[in-house]
Amino acid sequence: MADDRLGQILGQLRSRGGRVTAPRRAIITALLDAGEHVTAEELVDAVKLMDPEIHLSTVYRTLETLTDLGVVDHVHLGHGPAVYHLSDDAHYHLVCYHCGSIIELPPDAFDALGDRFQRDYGFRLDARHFALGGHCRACA
Amino acid sequence: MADDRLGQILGQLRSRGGRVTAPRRAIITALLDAGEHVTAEELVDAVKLMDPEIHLSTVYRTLETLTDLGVVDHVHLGHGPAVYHLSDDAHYHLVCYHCGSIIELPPDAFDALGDRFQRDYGFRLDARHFALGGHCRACA
DNA sequence: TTAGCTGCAAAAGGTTTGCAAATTA
DNA sequence: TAATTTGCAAACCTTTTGCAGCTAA
Repeated sequence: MADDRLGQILGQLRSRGGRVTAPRRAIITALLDAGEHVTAEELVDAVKLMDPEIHLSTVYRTLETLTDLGVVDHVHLGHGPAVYHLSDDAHYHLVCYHCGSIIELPPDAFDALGDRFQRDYGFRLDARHFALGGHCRACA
Repeated sequence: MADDRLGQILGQLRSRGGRVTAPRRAIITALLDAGEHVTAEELVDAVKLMDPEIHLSTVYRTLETLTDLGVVDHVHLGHGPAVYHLSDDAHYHLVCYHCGSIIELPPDAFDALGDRFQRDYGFRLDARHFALGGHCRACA
């Protein structure tokens, strides 16, 4: 089934006139294997186990292409590097300013607030791209 | 009254064993004059009109000192540089991913959500440090 | 006097870009 | 063949840091 997903993504790539290359195959595979948030750096490390030639800039470029394709998204959890994940795994993030721990929120966590912003400001909230900060139970 | 505020901040600085210097005076004045969000870059430009010698790194260091003092806060509105403002002007931000326009929210905007996160996860939300993204009316 | 600041230059960290060579379709 | 990707090196942008000299208290 991971293979299905891989084939499906490669198909999307081709149908846009993109090429299927060894680096891209490796990067998408690593992304599917990771199963959760990974930084570009972590991804290149994983990918280098399959092919040590693959360069970080190729990872960034592929990630960008996959983002355009709507297959990948990235989230800013804080001051450090962005983390990437497959778009079908949509969720929100709470990050502790003190210890950095992350709480994942269900997709409906902002429905009420989103409705209110829509009504009050005509603003369509999408709080997925930046995490929300605060202090977790242990650090409160 | 801006002078009052300046004197008050300088007093806080001194009471911590800090020194009152010409660069600091200029930076705080510029911050008070700005009245709203400014980047470190914008701040150094404003400050250089008073004293062209003042260096960007001094601005960053002063901003850090004032943050420790609880006088200044900074917010990340998106991918660019952080913006700084006086702490007594507390509010939240909605940023349009498309056009970058900013909506300022009143200090109680997240009360309900914060209570819910507190209850459900023991997480004390503080959504001031990173803006929330979405699409404004014009870009929806 | 002396702890604390400053300017400057350099580095750090994450990401992007120019380019010529390699590869896909 | 023609268009797309790649690796590499270098640039980019914001912020931080090391250091020697300067200055406020």
